[in-house]
Amino acid sequence: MTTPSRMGTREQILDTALELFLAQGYDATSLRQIAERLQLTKAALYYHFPAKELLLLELTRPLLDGMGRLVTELRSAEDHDPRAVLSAYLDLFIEHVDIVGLLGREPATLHHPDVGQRAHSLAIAIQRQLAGVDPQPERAVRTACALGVIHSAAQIPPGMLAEQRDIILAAAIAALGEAVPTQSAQRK
Amino acid sequence: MTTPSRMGTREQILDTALELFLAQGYDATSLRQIAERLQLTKAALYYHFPAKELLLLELTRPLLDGMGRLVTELRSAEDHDPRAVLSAYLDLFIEHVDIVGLLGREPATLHHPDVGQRAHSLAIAIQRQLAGVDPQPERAVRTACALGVIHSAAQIPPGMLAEQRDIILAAAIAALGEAVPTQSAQRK
DNA sequence: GTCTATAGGCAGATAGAC
DNA sequence: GTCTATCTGCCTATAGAC
Repeated sequence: MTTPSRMGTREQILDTALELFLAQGYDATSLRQIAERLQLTKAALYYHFPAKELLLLELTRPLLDGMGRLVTELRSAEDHDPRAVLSAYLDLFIEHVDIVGLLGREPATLHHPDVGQRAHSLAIAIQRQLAGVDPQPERAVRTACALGVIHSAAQIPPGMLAEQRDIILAAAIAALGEAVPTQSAQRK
Repeated sequence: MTTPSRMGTREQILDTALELFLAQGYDATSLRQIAERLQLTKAALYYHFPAKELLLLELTRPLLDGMGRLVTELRSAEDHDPRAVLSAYLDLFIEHVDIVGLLGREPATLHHPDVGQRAHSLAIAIQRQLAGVDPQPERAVRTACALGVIHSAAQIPPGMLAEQRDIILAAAIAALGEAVPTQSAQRK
């Protein structure tokens, strides 16, 4: 058994749903498959989640809430040190790697107003905090590149993520480029 | 009309199929939708492509062939300058941005042996050329980061890609890190 | 809370006329 | 080359018994 039955049924469902969504995609995964893995019936699933869509909403909420909090914090803070922003974003990203993978890969996900649309506007907000308002084209591109570095963390085996975090952050900052003026000896 | 009827029917089909796959995903796109857009019937589609899967094969072939050529070239060449490899990969990537987006986002695509599996082994081969055999963990991670920068090109509006190419390449090289020993005054 | 049974729809695919 | 008509199957979802 991949999922021992010591978790609540609801959590088990979310767990294997995520697993299957990541492996096959949202559309390609049927409720029957999820039910079979858990030795439940489709109807039992519907008891916990009245619609397939709700699985997506529940799965993505923690990440989206995290992004929302990050944006709020960034807005209230005066300082806009790009490195701090990248660092916070990277940590959030690492915390929810699997969900990020789901969001990034699933077009179905991306078009749902409560998920994809929200994710998109949050991502834009973070990008703005990084690039500043009305940035030069080069600055905008390099910002996108830095975020690309962070997103590449999804390719790295989850087990190694924690120990490689600082390297990824360094690479992201390097991709951002010359924006780093002075304090090169800053540690942690 | 998005697709004027001056292309061959087959090309029109591939064209709108790609458009819809990118917008909604492969699974979520039905043959009926594709047929309706072109004012054809499902059966007409089946005349040109005897299976839905074949649309995927045809769409991804140009990119995969390009990657295959790149790997062959890299293998036969003695020099392994990371910047040259990144540059070649970036150009290939830009040439086929849309297909890369499809490949990257579609889990359905990724599991087809003639597509996803081939793409995966080709990507690994390129990564090996960049990182070298049996690289240090840091080197491996930074290589992944540099490729992440290139992949982030998919986020940039296609119209601006050509003029921003050099910036993206510079960011990728920066993400790779210290591998660049001396010439720091290189411009353009 | 979990089940059986079933509705109802739309998918991919085929046969054969024109 | 493109059509009409049709088959078959699986999907999401519901109603109601236990």
